[in-house]
Amino acid sequence: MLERLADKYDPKSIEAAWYARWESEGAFHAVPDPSKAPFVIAMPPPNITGRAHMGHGSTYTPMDILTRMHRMRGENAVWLPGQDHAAIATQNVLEKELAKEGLTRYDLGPEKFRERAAAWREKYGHIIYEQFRALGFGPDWQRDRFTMDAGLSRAVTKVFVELYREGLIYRGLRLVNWCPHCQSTLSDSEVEREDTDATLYFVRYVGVDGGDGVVVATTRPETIFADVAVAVHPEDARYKSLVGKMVMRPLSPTPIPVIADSAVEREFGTGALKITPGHDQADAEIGERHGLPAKSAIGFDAKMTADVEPEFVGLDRFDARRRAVDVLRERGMLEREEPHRLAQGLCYRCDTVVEPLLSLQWFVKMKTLAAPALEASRSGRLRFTPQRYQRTYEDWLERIRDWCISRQIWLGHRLPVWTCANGHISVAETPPSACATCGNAQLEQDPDTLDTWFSSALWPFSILGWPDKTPELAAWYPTQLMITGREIIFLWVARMVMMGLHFLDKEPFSDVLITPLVMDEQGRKMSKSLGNSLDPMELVHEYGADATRYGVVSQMHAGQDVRFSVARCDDARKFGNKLWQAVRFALQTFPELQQAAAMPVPPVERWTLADRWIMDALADAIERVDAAAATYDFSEWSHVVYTFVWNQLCDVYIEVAKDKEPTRAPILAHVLSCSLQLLHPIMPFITEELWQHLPHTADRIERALWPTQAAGRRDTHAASDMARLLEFCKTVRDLRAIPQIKYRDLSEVHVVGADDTFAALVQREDGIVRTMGRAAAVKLTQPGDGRPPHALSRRMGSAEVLLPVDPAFIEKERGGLRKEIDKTSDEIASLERKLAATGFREKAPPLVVQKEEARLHELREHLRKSSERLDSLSD
RNA sequence: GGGCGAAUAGCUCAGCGGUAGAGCACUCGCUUCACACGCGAGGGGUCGUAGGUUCGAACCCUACUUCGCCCA
Repeated sequence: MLERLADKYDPKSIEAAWYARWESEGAFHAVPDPSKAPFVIAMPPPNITGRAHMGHGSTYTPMDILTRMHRMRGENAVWLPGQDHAAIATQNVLEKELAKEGLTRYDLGPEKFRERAAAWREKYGHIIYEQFRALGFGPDWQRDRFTMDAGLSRAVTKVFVELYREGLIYRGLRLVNWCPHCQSTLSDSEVEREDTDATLYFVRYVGVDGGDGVVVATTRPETIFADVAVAVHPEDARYKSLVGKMVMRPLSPTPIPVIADSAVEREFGTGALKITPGHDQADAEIGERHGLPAKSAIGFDAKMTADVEPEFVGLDRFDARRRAVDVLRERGMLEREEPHRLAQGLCYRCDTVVEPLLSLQWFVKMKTLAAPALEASRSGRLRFTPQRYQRTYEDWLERIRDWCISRQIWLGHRLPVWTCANGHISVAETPPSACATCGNAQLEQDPDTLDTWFSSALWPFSILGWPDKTPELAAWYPTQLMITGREIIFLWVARMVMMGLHFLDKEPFSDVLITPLVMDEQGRKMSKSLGNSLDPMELVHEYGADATRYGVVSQMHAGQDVRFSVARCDDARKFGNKLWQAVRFALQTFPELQQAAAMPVPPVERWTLADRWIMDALADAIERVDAAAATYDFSEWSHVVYTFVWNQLCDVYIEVAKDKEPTRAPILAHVLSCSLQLLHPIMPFITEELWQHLPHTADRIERALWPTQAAGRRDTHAASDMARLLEFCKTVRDLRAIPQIKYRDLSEVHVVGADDTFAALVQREDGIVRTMGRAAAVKLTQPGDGRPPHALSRRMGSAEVLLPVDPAFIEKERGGLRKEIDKTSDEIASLERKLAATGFREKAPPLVVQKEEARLHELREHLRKSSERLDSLSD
């Protein structure tokens, strides 16, 4: 037996209990079932170091909502969870911990460090999962995966080896993005750009022939040591005569050539560019075209190498910059300096300024893999919502560059690469016993690890057991939907598509939903440095998980970024209470509902107008929720349920149901139950709790089938009759507000000139008129009949509604009428202008002309009657 | 520098060719037996600016301004 429903809605008292029950019942667990349509979402694996933030709110809540809804539709719905080892992030966290003990990772060595990482994960790795539970997220926890698991690691190794054998993975000496803090390479996608204030230095490179030479603008004078040329645009008249000549490098003075290359921007600086292929990507490309060598002046420790002037050796790169400026100035080579905005490259994990460095690394050849991924979206097999992100995705794939995948991080998947004593390389899925080239048995595994995103790229199939042919892989690959943020379209989405197509011949999902960015209320991105981040756990604590979810989702308008307003969560909690009170009303007013057995809806013939109306409104709400869900319009979904429950069910039907007609109890229970179902995916806890208190057959709300439109009933007749009746009641309430008549007092109301159907409606539905309009004894009269001596009036279509009042209020009536007359006159004038405008009658659709004319007629009539009435009051 | 998006009531946003809407905030009134986390009534907008298309523009087109995001 259930306890009596509490007086007020209190999220804390229900949420944790329901979550525990669902999880222990296996409510989120699914097994492959060929008899049902699959609905599968692979969860973007949060980092083990991660904590829930608003991004999870906006991205994971929709996943949970859609999974729950598809399960309610009877599909084999499953949300597959897992975590990412997030090598760089985890390493940074651990290093910070070590620093507190006065240690570095080098004090431990790779083995001990990895042990420590495993222990750390054991202790803290699942905090984010607990946060997900608090938010009500229901993935299939029994299928939790971790990127470093044996199975997933096997997939990683297999993919590496196969791509290597196909020639799609290679090792090469190339300029890479180096993070001196992480002591590792980064892929292009892992470098973040940030506009920074910098200085542009104008430095003279004098001619070897004793001429003036050329002035070069640079932000990085410390790299002059590694300059190999000066480049100008081939059509730049200023420098034509210099091309082919030699100029003197102003630091470590050496003659270097002036070359011509069309990649040089003539407008930038002086139009002459120093070429440093060892420390700049664009320079590296120019250098390659001209067969120039690449020199390094900065090492992996971000300090100057031995290859510079003696006083610079070993200096930090930023100290070296300051010193270089001084030295150039002393030598008279610094012409001037200018402030300059620079898009500086920063490590996306630690914000250190990235140093482009020459290094021997492993790369994936991307062009071959990108082509099918591009075709997938061009052919429409892969769809983006909002659609505009399709172009973002395609543009990137078109301009794609090779992917540097080797990292010098200690955590992560080791490269399946072994080097023998003779320097030969062997690549194999299992550790080889001898070198593949020379048979040498002294093999050492490459110390490098793989980019975390390499394993993430395999996620949609590695979590299903690939390369084994598991039932899960057969049933659940491809998945249906990927939901993620736009910042990882390149880092992740595109790479999953490439890998999925290459290894399984199918896109890993057909739909990609890009969720909005959640900003603060002033429209600023939430960031640690601004301190404007919101903690979803605090929202859960304050408003409950249901209200937090509703608050987030109700602000997610299609394709629009969100300025998150915490007040929406409070609104959502109030909405929860409203729903709670509605159910409480039903149970109190109709004790027969307190039995748990289902209660059938009575046959249509017995329905009253209000019954027919609410069932029509329900059918409409169901249709609109379905449409919203199909287009991922979560704000619309939440809004539809809100207005239906509040404005139709509570404001009207419940008021009417106070008459306790025999159809009320079963219909109220039915409509409430359907409302709970429509809301369940968004607010799972409160809806489950209330469901239990109402008559029900399914033991859990999620096991009752999702309401189809047949759960309501279309009835346009009832809808329009009810609309007219409610308008009448509203008119009466307006009038009653003027003399501030007490709610409990019923009013006598006159209706002058009502047409027959309206008159019949008002008489037949006197119960609704009484509850909604607080009117009794409605007197229907014709224009010729006598009027009450003192009355307030309102027009309602062709009829006039009169409320007899104390003469003291007649002055208010006069004022009201004058205002009304002014307003109507203005409207008439503008309508007349419209109808008289050239071409309107000829070119506008006849229906529109007709409508406007009818309206004009009605307005004139309205004006005439109002004026008459004012006259009659004026004596 | 290139691309994308936004600008509508005090705030957050719907509306996207035919009489400007919601929630919150604000004003007035209300213990009305589900709910004061509430009920009833109200005030408030030349729909960023300037042009254009159209019988008709918040809505379509062009330019501009401001803000945001992504890429280089």
